[in-house]
Amino acid sequence: MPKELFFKLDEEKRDRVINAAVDEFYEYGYHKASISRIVKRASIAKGSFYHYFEEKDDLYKYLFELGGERKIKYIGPVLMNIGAVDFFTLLRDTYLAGIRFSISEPKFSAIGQELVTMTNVKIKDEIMAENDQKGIDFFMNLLKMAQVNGELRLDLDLEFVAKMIIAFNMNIVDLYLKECGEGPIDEEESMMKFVDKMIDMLSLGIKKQNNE
Amino acid sequence: MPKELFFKLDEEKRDRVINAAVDEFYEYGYHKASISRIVKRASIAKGSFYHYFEEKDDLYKYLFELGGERKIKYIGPVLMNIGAVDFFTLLRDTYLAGIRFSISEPKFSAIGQELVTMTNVKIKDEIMAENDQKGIDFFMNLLKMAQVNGELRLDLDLEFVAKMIIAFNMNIVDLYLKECGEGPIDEEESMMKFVDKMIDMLSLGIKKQNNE
Amino acid sequence: MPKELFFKLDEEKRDRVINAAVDEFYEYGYHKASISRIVKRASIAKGSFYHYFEEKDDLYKYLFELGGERKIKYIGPVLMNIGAVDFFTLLRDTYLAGIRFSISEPKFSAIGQELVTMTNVKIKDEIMAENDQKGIDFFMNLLKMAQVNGELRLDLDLEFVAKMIIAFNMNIVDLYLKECGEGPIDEEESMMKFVDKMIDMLSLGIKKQNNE
Amino acid sequence: MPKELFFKLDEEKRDRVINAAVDEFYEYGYHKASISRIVKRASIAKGSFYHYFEEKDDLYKYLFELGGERKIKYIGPVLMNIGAVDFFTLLRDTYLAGIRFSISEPKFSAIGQELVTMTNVKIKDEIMAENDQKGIDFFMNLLKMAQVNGELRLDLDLEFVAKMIIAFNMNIVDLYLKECGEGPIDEEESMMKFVDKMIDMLSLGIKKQNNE
DNA sequence: GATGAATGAGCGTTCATTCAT
DNA sequence: AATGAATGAACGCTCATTCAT
Repeated sequence: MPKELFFKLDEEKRDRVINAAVDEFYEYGYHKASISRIVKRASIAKGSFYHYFEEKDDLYKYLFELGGERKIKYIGPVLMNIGAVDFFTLLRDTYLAGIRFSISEPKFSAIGQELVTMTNVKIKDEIMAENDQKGIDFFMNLLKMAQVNGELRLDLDLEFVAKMIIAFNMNIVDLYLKECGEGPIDEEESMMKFVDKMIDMLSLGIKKQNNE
Repeated sequence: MPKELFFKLDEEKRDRVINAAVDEFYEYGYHKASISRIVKRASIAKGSFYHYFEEKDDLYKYLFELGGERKIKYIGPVLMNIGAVDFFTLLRDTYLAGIRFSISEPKFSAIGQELVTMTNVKIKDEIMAENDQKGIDFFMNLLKMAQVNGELRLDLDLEFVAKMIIAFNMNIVDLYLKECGEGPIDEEESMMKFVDKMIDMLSLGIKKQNNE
Repeated sequence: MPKELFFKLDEEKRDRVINAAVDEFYEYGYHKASISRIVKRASIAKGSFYHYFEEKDDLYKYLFELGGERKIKYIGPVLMNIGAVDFFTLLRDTYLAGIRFSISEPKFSAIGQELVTMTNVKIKDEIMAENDQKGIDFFMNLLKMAQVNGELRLDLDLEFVAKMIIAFNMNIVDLYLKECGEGPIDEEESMMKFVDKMIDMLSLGIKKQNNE
Repeated sequence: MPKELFFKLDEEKRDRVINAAVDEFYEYGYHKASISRIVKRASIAKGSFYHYFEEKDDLYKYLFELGGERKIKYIGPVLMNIGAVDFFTLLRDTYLAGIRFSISEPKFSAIGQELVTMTNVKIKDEIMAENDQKGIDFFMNLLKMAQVNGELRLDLDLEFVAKMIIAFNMNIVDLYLKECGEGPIDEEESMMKFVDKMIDMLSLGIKKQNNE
């Protein structure tokens, strides 16, 4: 966590630092991101940086947290509907929210992605320790509820499915962004089509059923 | 690509270089891997390295290619069965082959995973440019054939499904290895159960059907 | 010397600063002691520090002076006996007092020791300039008196002996503390034995005399 | 220890590095000595330094060792006389050799002195661990022999005396150099007078004997 | 063709000191 | 008088790459 001082900074400066850091980590990745460049980008003194943060990792963890907070702005409202809408609608809205977050905060999103896929790095375990399990537990609960409501097959390994749903969430964001690399990125309609295909596949499978 | 000279090396030396590089990239990741350590591991001179390879990235790309070749040793045989077995069996065997590759070549596998998830790194685009499309095309063909054979729903966006299948392949390897972090890694049986759950989900979906 | 303001501080705060400084210089030594840590330890503002002291060295010199004052509390009473007890008893008590000071004020003692042994440091000469000669003069006077009283050989170079006595004082403290590193540090008895060996050596020498 | 490469350097360059380091450590002391300045003084690249030495401490330890070797050139010949001359002559010659070393290698001498008196520094213990005890053992053996030969009092605590002799050695060097700060430094005669006073004090003590 | 010493820019971090509030 | 944020030079150290032998 940043030191107290960082939060006492006037917002303009704090934002300058955050933006500089986000840009840098986005552009260079965790390993090659450089404090020197960050302070230059933010127009603060090198020494100041170390008044705000314990060390490089401290900043990185903070960005991750910030990213989480921003993501919640997108996903939180969806979760308010738990119980009010059916499971697949909820899942669809969650996926949609994820994509929307990634579109409007592409740098935070990319930084998060990198972390998820980093290997052999101390900081990953430090950050992931709790966060990982949380997500799995959340979706397992959701799945269990849906099962009880008769929305899901009863012969599922819920933990497995939960993990897959999370993994798919990443895939879908990833793929959608790639897709859009070739076109306009903010079409609500295309986004929905995309997610619907995913939900359709996940809910019904791709196998031709006898009764079709 | 390595320079000509590299391929003129006697095999033992070439292998030493490759193994050293694989170990280094596996252990430190793309960004932190160090040429100095690689040449030390390989017991060659620093200068020699630059006779064999243009630069660090050159080596990295070569490793990726090598990894691909080794993976084909596992997946290739499965593909011989195209036409002889049904689609889902084929898919299942492909996934199984992927896991087996990752278990017996964990370092190549990890290096590949890292690349896939790297962001904003020049080298990624250079490598991915062609390779990506190849895989997509391959699975699209497979899917088309399965559709024709009446194994798959007709209302699928095959390109989308192909991309998902590829993404799921990565997920499944990843998850299986994580799972096995907690247990023995080479149980054929557990591997199959794992993959079957995936195939089941992908083929039938998770939604409760009326006729259940 | 500290600035006026420092002495106008209420005692509690002044002590906090002093203790913080003593702790810091003891722990890190002159070169590595950090103002930042000192002000943190003392819970004062960095700016305040520079209101109290000209600079780092200023504080250091002051600590040295303080240490001298505290040492006098131990040695002063001994010197009251000048004329009342014989020279070697006086010397013995001086040495004992030195050890006692070092035991009860180990940090001041260590800081002083470090200074004595510092080389090529501007501050050392600044501090030592006057203090050194004072001690030499004092012991020369003592020695002269003892000579007059027939306690000492007449063929001694008193300045040389005075310097040696001072040097030995440091040695003895140093050695005693090292010795005690291996045992309890506060045994009056062992301390006396230790000093007596020193006095014995200094007074009679180690050479076998004919009349033994 | 320096890396192999350092010893393969042509002598001129190696000497440049050693001299630069000696000058730097002499001038700034262990803590403030700077690699940047050393490489500048030696006109080598920063990177080269780290090809020659593991780290700063590595260089420092090496200098200490070098100093030891040079000192042996002075003290070694004296020790050849063990058994051939009486104890006090031997001791006198040892002290003289120590002074001569310090006069002709004042920087090495000063660096060694600093180490002896450093506190709370990891490197000290690393270097001192063995060296300390060696010296004590050496003098204890010498003392024991002298006792057997009837040269020394029999009621001495030999370990204590050995430690004192070593401590005195440092004092004497220190004091002589200070003394000479005020005059020419290389007068053989004055040096001998100085040491003789020390030996006289140590052998006979300063107390007036009855038979005088 | 092989070698490995040399390079120097760049890294993350610490520090004593200044100065606006 | 007190504050503590800001500064930026300097630190020890690493690195990919070059090039003379």
